[in-house]
Amino acid sequence: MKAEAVRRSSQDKPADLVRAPGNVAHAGERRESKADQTTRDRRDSRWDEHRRQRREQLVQATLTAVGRHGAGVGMDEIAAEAGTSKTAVYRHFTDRTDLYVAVCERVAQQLLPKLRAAMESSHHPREMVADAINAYLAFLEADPEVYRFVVHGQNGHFGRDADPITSLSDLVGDQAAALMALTLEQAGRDPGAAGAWGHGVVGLVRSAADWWVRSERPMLRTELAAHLTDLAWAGLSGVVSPPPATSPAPPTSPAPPISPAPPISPAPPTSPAPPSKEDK
Amino acid sequence: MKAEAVRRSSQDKPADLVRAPGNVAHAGERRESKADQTTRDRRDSRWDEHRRQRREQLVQATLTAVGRHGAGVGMDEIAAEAGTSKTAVYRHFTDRTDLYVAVCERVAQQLLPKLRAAMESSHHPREMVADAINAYLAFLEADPEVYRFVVHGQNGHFGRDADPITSLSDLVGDQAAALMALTLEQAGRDPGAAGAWGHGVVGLVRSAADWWVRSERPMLRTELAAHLTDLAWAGLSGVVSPPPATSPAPPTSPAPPISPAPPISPAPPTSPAPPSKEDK
DNA sequence: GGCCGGTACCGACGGTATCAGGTACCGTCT
DNA sequence: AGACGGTACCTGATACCGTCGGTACCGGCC
Repeated sequence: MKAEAVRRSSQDKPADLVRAPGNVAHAGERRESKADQTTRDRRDSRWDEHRRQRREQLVQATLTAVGRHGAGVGMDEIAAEAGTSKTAVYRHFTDRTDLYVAVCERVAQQLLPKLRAAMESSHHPREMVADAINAYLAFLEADPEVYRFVVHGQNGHFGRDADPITSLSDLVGDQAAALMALTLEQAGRDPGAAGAWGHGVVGLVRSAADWWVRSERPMLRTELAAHLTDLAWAGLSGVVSPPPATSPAPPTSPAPPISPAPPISPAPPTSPAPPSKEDK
Repeated sequence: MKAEAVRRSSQDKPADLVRAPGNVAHAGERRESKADQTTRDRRDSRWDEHRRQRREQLVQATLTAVGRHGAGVGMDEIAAEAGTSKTAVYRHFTDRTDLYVAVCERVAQQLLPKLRAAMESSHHPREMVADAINAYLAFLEADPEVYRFVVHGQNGHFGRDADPITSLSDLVGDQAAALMALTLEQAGRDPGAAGAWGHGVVGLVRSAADWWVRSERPMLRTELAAHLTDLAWAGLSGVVSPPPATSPAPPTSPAPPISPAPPISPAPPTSPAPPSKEDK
């Protein structure tokens, strides 16, 4: 693996992630001899602080660039925003994904404390959930472009094998899961569900928020937050529990309670040969 | 949006005629793009069926290609899979996104009936939720690559303005929302939350499923389904309700499983510690 | 020699242009 | 009526462009 700039992304994945067309075949030719910092002398370590700062600054520039050019920024634009050129960026980040991950971490560092603070503002668990949801939505509204970059990053050129992408949602989900595990444990219950629950709740809020934005905010943010809190807190049981009367869901074969667009191309291949017998 | 503006875009005929008013505003759905539809004769309409078939076939080829090359297929590979070349594909789909949407619709046509069938297999609402979740997970496991293509499609090069991408998640979410609205209405309650709830629940399952796959399936699918059902049905209230003892989530004292960085500002110039490295 | 940074470039990929055919429909001329 | 040319679509293929992520190679600083 590369020598120095890596340190972050590729260290936990043993296998180098190759892409479909083998273009980056030169794996080990770079001097790996000193890869281990056992050999590090002052000549090298002297730069540590500078490197850290530079990375940080580049992350900051990325955020700015996202604000200026939208969530689809290019590396050139990011570099330009940082007052330098792509090469410099690539010296500090192995690839776009690496940068992306760093940005996510940075944003998470801002967001998570807010979430935590919001939750600490109350002692009633339900209020805590409500506050956290509200904080999330506030973050979205504060800078939609950054939000899109960070949660809908079309990063990670995935090829067939798992994608090691660490998006913001993952990070937040991990937090939620950890918190949930802790809570469950404290309660003496099996924390096995913590992972699923944590990521599930985060996904709940995320998807609903995305939908909300996509459909041009059909309701007030506070309303959305309230609805989501209801759902996250009480679950779907609330949909049908109050009125035990009618059977709640499509009993047998109701007209599909669908949005107005099922008829896209329903017709299975049953048709007379059109013009030419087959298609040439 | 593009949906149907097929091939008619840049075609200029000499000796042309009343190009009528340019109302390219994509009315409802089905084909209308033909601006001068007044002139539509059999020479044109005769191909309609063929066009429909061809689109369908290309969608099918895309699915196959995704299976063969992974979720990151290129247009060339798709075309090759269909036994033709890119140009032919672009004759029927305005761009990659158009194809993507069509694929999503196709998959949704397979998935939604399954979901509906699963839900109809029981009368107890909670079981219905459980079955739907299970069906979703089954779909994921049946063909992970297609799943990834369809829910994590890095399609739609969005630029600053809204992207009308219709991913599979959206479609399923719409269904869920519609169903929920119907249920709420039947119960005489305000269906305002339906949208948020429908998309929220779908997002819940999706995110949890993604996490599950990403972390290499740390539990049985049935277990995951059970956990998700618990969460979706009863919500988070179940996490803390049983034991009324300690306040449930004090993120303060115990080493929060958090990334160790409270400082958000750019460069805390102190610690020589290289970038924090949590666990990941 | 370590590191930094820049220019110029590669290669992949989405998408287009332009070629060279092929076939059913239409209006018209005979 | 039938023949005929034009029309309105199809099909395939090759070659190409623009963009963008990523790299080779160079010079300069310690």
